[in-house]
Amino acid sequence: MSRNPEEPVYNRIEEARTALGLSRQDLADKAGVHYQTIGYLEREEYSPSLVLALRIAKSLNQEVSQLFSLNPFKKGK
Amino acid sequence: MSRNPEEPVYNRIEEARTALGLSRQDLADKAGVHYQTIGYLEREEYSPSLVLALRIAKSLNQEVSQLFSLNPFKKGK
DNA sequence: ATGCTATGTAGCATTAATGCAACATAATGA
DNA sequence: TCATTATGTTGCATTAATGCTACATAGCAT
Repeated sequence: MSRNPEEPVYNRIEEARTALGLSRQDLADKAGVHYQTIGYLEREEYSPSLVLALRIAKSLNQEVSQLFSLNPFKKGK
Repeated sequence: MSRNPEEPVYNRIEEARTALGLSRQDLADKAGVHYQTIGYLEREEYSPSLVLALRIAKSLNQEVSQLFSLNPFKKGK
């Protein structure tokens, strides 16, 4: 969280986004955020708010737990 | 999100917490946050970061989607 | 060559999330 | 009665998340 910056959140946004053939701008539009915010998240420069995570999950037709995790994702799905 | 304050997140933290017989302090300890932060969340005065949501879900043995939603929860489960 | 799209980087401003302290109240139990 | 526990309320300080602007690069199509 904000007060525990050494606690990252891993995500599969880019994987899920490209699987749907969406650009960052496309996803940003769907989620209602700036396109660069998607970039920051994909590069894991910071972790999203819960609201944004829920919106992104919805935009990508995924469960939050499928897209975001406190532990690194295993390779290849 | 931060930039969309008119977009609340609904949650069932209190419901799930009391079902486990935990006080707010207990849950706060498990999730590693201040006990008043749990209070703010239960009263839906603000929505948590994704990291905190994931930690709370883990502490309560629930899926994020079972605890948090962009839409109001129906009554009784 | 020119333009367009997608992406990365950097910087700045704003605001929400969180920590923390102090105080109040109600319930419970010794 | 007194102490403890759980909860609510207010206020203040800090920082991360987000928006936004500008610029750079690479690829692709015309």
